[in-house]
Amino acid sequence: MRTVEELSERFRDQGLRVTPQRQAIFGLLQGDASHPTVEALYERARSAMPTISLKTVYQTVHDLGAMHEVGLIHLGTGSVRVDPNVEHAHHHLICTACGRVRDVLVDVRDLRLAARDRRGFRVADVEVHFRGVCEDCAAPGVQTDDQTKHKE
Amino acid sequence: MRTVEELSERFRDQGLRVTPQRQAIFGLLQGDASHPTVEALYERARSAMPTISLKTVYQTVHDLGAMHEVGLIHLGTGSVRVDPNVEHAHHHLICTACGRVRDVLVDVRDLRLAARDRRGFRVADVEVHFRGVCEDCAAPGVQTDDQTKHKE
DNA sequence: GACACAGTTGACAATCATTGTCGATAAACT
DNA sequence: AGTTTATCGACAATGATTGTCAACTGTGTC
Repeated sequence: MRTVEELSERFRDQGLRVTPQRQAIFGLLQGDASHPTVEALYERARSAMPTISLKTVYQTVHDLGAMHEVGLIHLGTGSVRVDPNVEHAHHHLICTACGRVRDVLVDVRDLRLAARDRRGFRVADVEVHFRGVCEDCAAPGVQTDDQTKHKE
Repeated sequence: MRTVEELSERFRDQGLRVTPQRQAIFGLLQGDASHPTVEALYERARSAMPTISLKTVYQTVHDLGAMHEVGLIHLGTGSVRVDPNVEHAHHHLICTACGRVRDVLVDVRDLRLAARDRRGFRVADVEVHFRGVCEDCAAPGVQTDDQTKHKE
């Protein structure tokens, strides 16, 4: 994703103001591969800026999403997750035990639909979800921090 | 999906009782390729059985899901959708304009992950979402019934 | 056929993620 | 410096889904 400075620039260009809270969120998303929920982002933001409101985080994340500077992905985990990786096409591994999400590079070009199946449908985007159990959750006993425990 | 009789059988085998409302729901799902939400199913059920409760529909759908007689899919449309097609592996076309969902047969076997990417992750299931605009929504003017209008 | 108990209903409350409201304050850009 | 936009805080409200509880009904069983 773009740097804090670049994002600030883009916000100004859109007529949006660059506030410390927005910049804080920009900063938190730098190099974050954890696909945090908005709540998780909010918690992290509060460490640095205790008065920031959840509302503000939602709004900023939406703004970023609207300008395609982050992806807002629904993975069936109940809440939207923020994906700062927009420059490289990729897909997701989802651990059904701990809820963690990881990026994977998958070549999707051979996933062409039969014309028979397409029937006039104009495909804009292909999304692949790999569901399963991650290494940590498969290992017996050795439990790591499971941020978003959930069953399915 | 299985017939009403077969499903009734399976319910009894699991120690679950076969009630008229459950059978009504079984019947509604027969050959239903619309991927209805629970609400939509509820509405249809009420036509035939006006006193059925939403709670009952949720419960029955869950029971069916737990025994893998239907799929419960999250497509980022806000609500769970019921997919009666469990015998044939397939994937989904999702119209971002009207929310309709269609099945497509896609060969996913070549979607193998690089061992480097897998890193001990045990993949149990692969899900492919094709997002785009369906024929009806692409056609100008000619609007069909859009059950679940939504923006993204 | 009788019975125990699972299932259903209805009327609500409660949850979770998310969005809206509103008035007051602060601070970013021109 | 002033206009306008963001933020805060404290809530209320939404929509999907689940829980509760008490009363009633009907299913599977003996």
